[in-house]
Amino acid sequence: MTAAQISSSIPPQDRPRRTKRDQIVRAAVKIFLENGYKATSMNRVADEAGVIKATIYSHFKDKEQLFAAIIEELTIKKAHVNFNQDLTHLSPEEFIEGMASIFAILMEDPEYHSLCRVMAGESERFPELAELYVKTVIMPGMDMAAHYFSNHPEIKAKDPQALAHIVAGSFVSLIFWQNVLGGKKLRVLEFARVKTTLKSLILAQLG
Amino acid sequence: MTAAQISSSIPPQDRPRRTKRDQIVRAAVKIFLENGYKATSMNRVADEAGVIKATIYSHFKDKEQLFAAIIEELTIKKAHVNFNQDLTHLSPEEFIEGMASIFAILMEDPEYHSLCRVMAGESERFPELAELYVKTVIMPGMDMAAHYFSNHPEIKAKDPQALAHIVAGSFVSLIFWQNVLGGKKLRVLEFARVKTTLKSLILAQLG
DNA sequence: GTCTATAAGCCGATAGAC
DNA sequence: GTCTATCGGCTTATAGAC
Repeated sequence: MTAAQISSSIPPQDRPRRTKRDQIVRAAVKIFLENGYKATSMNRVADEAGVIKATIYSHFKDKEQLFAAIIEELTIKKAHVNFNQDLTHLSPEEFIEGMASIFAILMEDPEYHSLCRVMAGESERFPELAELYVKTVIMPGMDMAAHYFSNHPEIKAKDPQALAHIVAGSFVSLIFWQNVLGGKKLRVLEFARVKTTLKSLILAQLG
Repeated sequence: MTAAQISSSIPPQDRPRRTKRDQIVRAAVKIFLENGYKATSMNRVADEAGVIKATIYSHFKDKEQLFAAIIEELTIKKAHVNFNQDLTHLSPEEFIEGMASIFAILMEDPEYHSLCRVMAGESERFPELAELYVKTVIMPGMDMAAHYFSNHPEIKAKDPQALAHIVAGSFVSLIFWQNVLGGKKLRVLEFARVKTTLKSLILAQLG
């Protein structure tokens, strides 16, 4: 039965909008992000996707390859959030605001929080995925910020890379303990307070 | 066969030094930290501990309880690293050095890196363990630093909590992307560079 | 407490029909 | 590509002997 036939035989609101491969990918994203690698079963993915298990194996060699495909896709998607902004022409204050706005999006993105959990949890079993994350998300982000600090001598940054890490790391670690570990249930530390404090530290360096 | 009998029947260098319960705990720490919750099998723990599986179930109700016991023990152990130091009487520069020396230990502690991986990876399945970590490691550390900044008005910290987060978060996020995710294979960012840059940011606030 | 043996079920993956 | 049916292996957990 073709996709077109399926589409015409079921109610429109439940009609799959894409190919079976996409149904599998969407389901796998959901289940792997919720449960991690080992606790995800191919049966569960198949159920969620509305296909039979053998169909998954006709599109993906094995469970590892499916997992890698999912995580790679998500990593690259999250990297694009960072790169759709060019901040080099901004004033120091605007630059910190721009950096903050990127991380503010991630702070409110449960999919990103799940990705962090899985990325950390599986970084020994799948070191090549952790490397991809470092290469496509962390390093370009840090390079962008370090480049900004290098080209703005009024911020007397002796070590632009280290300063870039401190700015990004302050935001990332906030997301981590507040949202990834769920610490905001115990104590809230508002994003804006970190941003404001960071801004005053950096702007105090100005000539 | 009693523990004493075992001790006298095997070579001294391989002689178990503690009770079977301790053998199980030691083995479980190793295997759970290496593989996470779901990928750890009770058979594997039993083999590593040198006991039979039923022995584990005579000491621990089930796999979840064993895992929780292991992670709780490790969390409390890591918290003690932080609390064996009192930094309140130090100068601002000495204080940053003191904070840095705590995180420098964790930066070189593979067991801590594994705990981070498991803690993040299992924080949805075992939210109570993540809460324990936040409560016993993160919050006391932040409170200690915030208390210092509050009591040292020469550091013009309008928001001591946020500043405490930035200092600790800069170190933690460094450990995370360099050692937990393995990013140092791709690019090294030395601990000392972050410490020095952080110090210059904070000390610039003085007087 | 510790052992042998095994229950009962789910796992990833595939063979073969269509 | 998609389905039915199933294989062999590994899982957590326990019953019963000692």
